[in-house]
Amino acid sequence: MAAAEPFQRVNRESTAGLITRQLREAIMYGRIAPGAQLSEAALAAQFGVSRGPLREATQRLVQEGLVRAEPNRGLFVKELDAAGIRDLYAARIAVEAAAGRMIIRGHSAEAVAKLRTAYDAMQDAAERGELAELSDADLHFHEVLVDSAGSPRLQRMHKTLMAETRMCLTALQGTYQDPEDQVAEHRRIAEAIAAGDADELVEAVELHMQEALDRLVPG
Amino acid sequence: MAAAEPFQRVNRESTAGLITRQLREAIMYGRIAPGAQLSEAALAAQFGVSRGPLREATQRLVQEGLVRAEPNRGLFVKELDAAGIRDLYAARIAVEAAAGRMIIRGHSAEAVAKLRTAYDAMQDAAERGELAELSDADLHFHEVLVDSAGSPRLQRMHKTLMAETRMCLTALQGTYQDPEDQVAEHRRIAEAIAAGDADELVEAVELHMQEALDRLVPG
DNA sequence: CCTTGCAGGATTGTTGACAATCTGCAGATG
DNA sequence: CATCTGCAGATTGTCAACAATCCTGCAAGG
Repeated sequence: MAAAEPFQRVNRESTAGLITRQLREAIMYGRIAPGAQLSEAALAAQFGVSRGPLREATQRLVQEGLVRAEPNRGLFVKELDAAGIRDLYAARIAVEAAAGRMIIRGHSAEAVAKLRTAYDAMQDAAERGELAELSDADLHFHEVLVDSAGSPRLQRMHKTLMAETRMCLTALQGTYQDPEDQVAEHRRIAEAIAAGDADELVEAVELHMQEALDRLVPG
Repeated sequence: MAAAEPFQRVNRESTAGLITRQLREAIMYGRIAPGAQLSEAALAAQFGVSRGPLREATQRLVQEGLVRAEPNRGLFVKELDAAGIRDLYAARIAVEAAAGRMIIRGHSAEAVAKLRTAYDAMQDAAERGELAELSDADLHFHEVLVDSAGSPRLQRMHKTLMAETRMCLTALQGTYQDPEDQVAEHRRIAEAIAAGDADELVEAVELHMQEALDRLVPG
């Protein structure tokens, strides 16, 4: 037997998995408009597969909540109204605050380092005025936050929430007045974790989400 | 047109939906053993449907995390090891604590009343020594807690978590030394919400989950 | 004794066709 | 002219058969 593992397991993703990922991305980045109908036949033709695997892919998206299925009517890309967005961010507060608490409990220096790297990347993008890059770095920060908690279930929940978040963000790229504020909010979260201050963490997360909400929904 | 609506909308749930529900229940209550393989052909025959809808149903369960799919191998009921159970309860803390906080913020008297009703039902079952009923009332309490928060996303997450919790509980029915303790823990959660004390709430939820964990995983 | 190659059997993955259902429009009817 | 009825078109829901893949056991060779 080889001591190390020089070869990684051959990863043949299922057809449905591939399609799911492509569709999810298309929805996330707004290439398919919210409210648009997804025709199984048309999509199957585009992907060059039969309706079976395609159906499997769409069903996954339905359960993720990105697509709404009306029986015998069709599939529609979900639209987010104000209430939906508020709920989305409430759920993100729940998941991300919990992730932060778990990191604090674990006293993981590695996690703190990763978070600092993540907001350094944001800072860098902000200073260079690369708003698209900053937006990606922003999402990446939150991904790192939840991944570092090491909870598969929180991760899975968060993945779905981030897809929806990306949907919102597409409509709203760069509405921060000052990119520095954006970076600062994330730094506060990371440093609260570094300091092991759970209360401060929760407050920082809630403030961050509230800021985002205020930009997204006027009311 | 009729002024009132004497007929309720005919609810034709999709075949896949029906099968999903039945399978989920079978897994939740341990009628299908953890680790057991699910044969598509055999199940399709049992349900009297073709493999198409059945496949759709199993895929949903896969995404819920109750079933694990190995490509070209088959479907297996997920087994929960100690780490999995710990993660499950960590996720429940995240969701339920967040739900409680949301209720506190909303100052909903109705939610508090419902929670009190829920633990009264537990108390009742406990006094009569009906352990199975007590277990159901226990789960119901947590369901009420999250439903009262009025967050569709938290609700969806929680539903999955509760299915897994039920799986654990099947193996562990009635390991509370004193049913009164079980009731008391829930009462503490409800009253923390009633009092609007977020910190006390979080502590109560964490303690409750820790108690459950201690019973489930010896380590 | 251990490794390698090969059928056998079983399971999943995929496909194209068929049936059921819904929507919208044209035409009939009062 | 307004309203209802029936038909056409399109879409999803379902099915049974085919193809590809994987595991198991056994035998041959080093």
